[in-house]
Amino acid sequence: MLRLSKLTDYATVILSFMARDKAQVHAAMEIAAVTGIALPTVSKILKLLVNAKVLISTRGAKGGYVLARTPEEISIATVISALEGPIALTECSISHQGCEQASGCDIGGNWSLINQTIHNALESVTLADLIRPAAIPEEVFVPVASLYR
Amino acid sequence: MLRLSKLTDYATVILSFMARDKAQVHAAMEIAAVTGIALPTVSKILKLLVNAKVLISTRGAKGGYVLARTPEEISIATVISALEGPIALTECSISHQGCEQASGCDIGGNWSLINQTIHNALESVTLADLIRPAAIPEEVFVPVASLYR
DNA sequence: TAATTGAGGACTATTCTAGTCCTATTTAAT
DNA sequence: ATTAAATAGGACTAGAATAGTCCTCAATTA
Repeated sequence: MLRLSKLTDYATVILSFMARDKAQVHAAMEIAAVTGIALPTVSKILKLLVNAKVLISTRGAKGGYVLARTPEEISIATVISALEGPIALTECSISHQGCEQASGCDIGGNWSLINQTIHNALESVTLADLIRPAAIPEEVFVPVASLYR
Repeated sequence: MLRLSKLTDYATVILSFMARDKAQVHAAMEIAAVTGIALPTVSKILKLLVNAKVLISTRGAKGGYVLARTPEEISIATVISALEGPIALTECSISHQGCEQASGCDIGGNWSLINQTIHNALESVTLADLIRPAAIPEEVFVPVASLYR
């Protein structure tokens, strides 16, 4: 199903909440209470987002987390790779180590193009887009095939 | 990592092989030998592809599998959903059942747009594209953000 | 009728994910 | 200084999903 992990899903919920109330420091406990996600899980996600420099943390009493950038500057691609590592559909696309398919694996080049296409799609959607009221899906235009001439 | 399952990966290898030699019937055993993938696994994949009407099978001696359509008419999206079910990044995108996130889950609408974008990207790439020599990734153009106005 | 090949489904083992918890570190307030 | 409130980092467990195998039945050809 080409699915995103549950943690990534949670991350978007958390970030959406923070984006609506930016420039304010939120403690993990507060976020857990608001979103309904269990505290340890929230903690784990927040730590990953700090490592990816999506959030900035402050320790100690009155500490907490803030967005490192504006919602417009945080892409969905960034969030996904923070939680799940590099965005790539196949192992091959990351490293060609251990690709033991004797024949048939000349397809690497084109896969990487597909990967890049999807990456670009996710890169072009930001947190700001997510918290906006739902857009009407219309005129979705992705001319990938044309690239192959 | 937004990853595709290994089986899907195998499927593209198998289909690539068959596409290079279309209109010819290939037995599962032959495909296993050529691709280096274990026979039971190959079998499993071929069955799924038949169910999805990507392949046509013939039973009995001299039986085997052929592509149901030309490589140009078989999209990557079709292959992926044959192996992994509907293409969607989040559970929510498929059914809104059991979405228990109290607040913060107004984001459904925009997620579905992202899903559709990715779906379109995968729909526009065909098997024929995959077996072509690698394209130079350049001028990949996916204007998603613009959709949000 | 025998040999070959796919259909269908059950089953197992392994890997991955989700989720929890513990200890150390940092900061603020008293 | 000391205590309380937070995050950092990592280890650990349980459960779910995936990969992979195997067995029996059905169909076709020679």
